[in-house]
Amino acid sequence: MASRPKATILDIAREAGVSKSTVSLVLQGSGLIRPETALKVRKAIEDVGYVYNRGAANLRKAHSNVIGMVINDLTNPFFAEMAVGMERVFQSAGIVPFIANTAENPVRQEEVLKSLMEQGVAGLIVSPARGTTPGAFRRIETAGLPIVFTMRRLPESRIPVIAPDNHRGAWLATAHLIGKGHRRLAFFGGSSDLVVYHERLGGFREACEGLGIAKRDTLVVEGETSRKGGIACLETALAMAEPPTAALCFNDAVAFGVMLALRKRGLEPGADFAVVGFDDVIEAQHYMPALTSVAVDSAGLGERAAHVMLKMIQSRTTRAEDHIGAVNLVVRDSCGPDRRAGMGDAA
Amino acid sequence: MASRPKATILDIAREAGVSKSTVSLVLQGSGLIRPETALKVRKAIEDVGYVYNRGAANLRKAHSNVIGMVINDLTNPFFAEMAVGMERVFQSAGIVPFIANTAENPVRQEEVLKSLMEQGVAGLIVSPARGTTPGAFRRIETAGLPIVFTMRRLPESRIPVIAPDNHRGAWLATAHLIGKGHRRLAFFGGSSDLVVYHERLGGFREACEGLGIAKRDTLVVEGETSRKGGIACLETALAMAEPPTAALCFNDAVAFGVMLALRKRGLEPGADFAVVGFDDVIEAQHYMPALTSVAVDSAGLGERAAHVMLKMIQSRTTRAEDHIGAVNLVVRDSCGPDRRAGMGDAA
DNA sequence: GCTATTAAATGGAACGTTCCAACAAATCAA
DNA sequence: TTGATTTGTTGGAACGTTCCATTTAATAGC
Repeated sequence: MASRPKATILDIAREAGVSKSTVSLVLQGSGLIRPETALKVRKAIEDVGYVYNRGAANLRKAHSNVIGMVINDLTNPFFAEMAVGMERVFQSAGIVPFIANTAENPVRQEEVLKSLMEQGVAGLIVSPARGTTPGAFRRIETAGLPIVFTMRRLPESRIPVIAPDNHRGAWLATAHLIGKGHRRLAFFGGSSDLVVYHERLGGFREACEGLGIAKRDTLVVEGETSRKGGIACLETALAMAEPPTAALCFNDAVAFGVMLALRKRGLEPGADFAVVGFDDVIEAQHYMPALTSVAVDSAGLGERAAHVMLKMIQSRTTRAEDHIGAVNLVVRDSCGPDRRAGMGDAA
Repeated sequence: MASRPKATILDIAREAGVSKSTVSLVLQGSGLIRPETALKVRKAIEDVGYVYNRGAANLRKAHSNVIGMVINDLTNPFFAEMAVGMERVFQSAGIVPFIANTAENPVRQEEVLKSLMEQGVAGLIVSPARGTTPGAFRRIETAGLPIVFTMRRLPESRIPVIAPDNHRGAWLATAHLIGKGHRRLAFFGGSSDLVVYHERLGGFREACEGLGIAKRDTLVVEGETSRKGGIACLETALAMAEPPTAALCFNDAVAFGVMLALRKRGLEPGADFAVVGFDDVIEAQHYMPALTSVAVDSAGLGERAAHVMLKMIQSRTTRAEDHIGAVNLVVRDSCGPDRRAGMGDAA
């Protein structure tokens, strides 16, 4: 029971009556060893309860078989889905991904990255925390460790990014709302220190402009990217003199918050106020009413990120191309036509 | 750019004009070093872009500062919440938790555990995958590594478990349904290869018996512990000659599925059929109608598990007491009275 | 029978840290 | 002055692997 001194390959060697080199070869599945010898060694390994020491091995070998996955918000189901996609790919490549959560805290992120590097990971897949300073990854870059960003990009970094087509997604969603006859539109949630925010907001603005909505008929309310943030956004919007009749939300969490707040005020999401989300998390289809949302294929993005990482590791490079994932609008029940508008179509 | 040979403490030593031992001392924050020397060394560390090699260090030091967290289903928000609770505790203890997902797959679990051990973790917090064989942890136990189970326990294992009071939770929920006048009750979801299942089902059965519901008026439908499973359970139940009027669900996911299926049949959850969930995930309060559920304080359980682990590591023991977390029923809108029953109270 | 060739196994030198015992220099006690 | 003590610093031996160069044993070619 009491933790006796750990067995090493020398213990195995003694037990099996061979040299440590032979044991090492067996451990690595080398074909140079006679099958009978290998069998004998494997038996000894079992007998002494040996645990391979990867730290010692990495001292000589170039790189390990673990990659780090740093996620800014594990409680967002979106990231969990993405993580699962990555794991599928890595598993079949014999790589074990270790996940660490930063809870959107740059200081925590720093610690986590440091720890992962010290552990000797072969690569890093990161969804950076909000407020990450541009220099946060310099150290890792100069160490020559492959990194890829997912979902979020940093202002002036040349690290490859795997992300959905935020601009187009927002454009599609906005066009859908305008097509339903809405003429006073809002963009809810998110904050301007995120690059993604500007991408999505950009799509929203471009659609409005291109489809004849005047800038004074659009409303932008920043807020937390959570249910709570959504609730706050709606309150702010409805307090205006001429409130909007529809909103594109930064993500589904915000959209859920908005729908909640509508209900609390006795308004019916969809009928009285149109809501579109972004991400299309699984919950979206199960809400009442089911949420219209921009599907980004989170698991697919995760897989893509994993593939890019594998390729970077194999080719020992630290560069790769960005990958912008296709999006598509999934129309459900959360946005009906503008009831206050005349029945005639566009202006 | 190209990954130049990694800097070691010897490089630092050369750069700073001291010995490697001095550098090592500085890295460990020893007070034995003259402040000016320490400063000089720290500057050199910065200059050469040094990354500490924990693998090499662990070769001499007894144990590392990382613990592994093995979770059976990362996409269940419940586990994400629990993980966040653990992280809070570990962070303040200077320990970095690495999370790995097994996706309810015992083979994957084996791989993940192996990898974590090879990495030299100081301890393991595990929520075992369904179908884990009793011997799966023997190796780890004989290695003298502290393990804690969360949420689930293995049939004949003496590994400490941190879990909610499943029996009492189920009892409370069932009593609530009976108090509302329901006389034909169902237990939905889960499967009998989980110990938790028997605990919860046991609470349900005991409440029924104790409060005068005949066994023939109860219905137990096993099923997946997901929305899909919940849908299937309800279909099965409503196909019976005398269907139940209320159900306790194995967890919230199942409950959401049941509510969904009710709606699809034009029945209103709460009014036409009472539903209680288990776990009280965040979504529960946001559903329509808001779900009555047994709150288990997931983050609290996570914190507790982390504390137990810390204590085990400190006292270098592999034993600890189980911890059964308090539960309480959160009554919301998903279970009204039995409309088919007479107005008179209990039999 | 002898040398080449192949197959199987091995010793020893790394790898980057920690930690102990030892040392040098300065301060103190006598 | 000598010896003891304190303060800062240092070399060297581990730690558990991998991998190269080498040895030994067995087989083939002539």
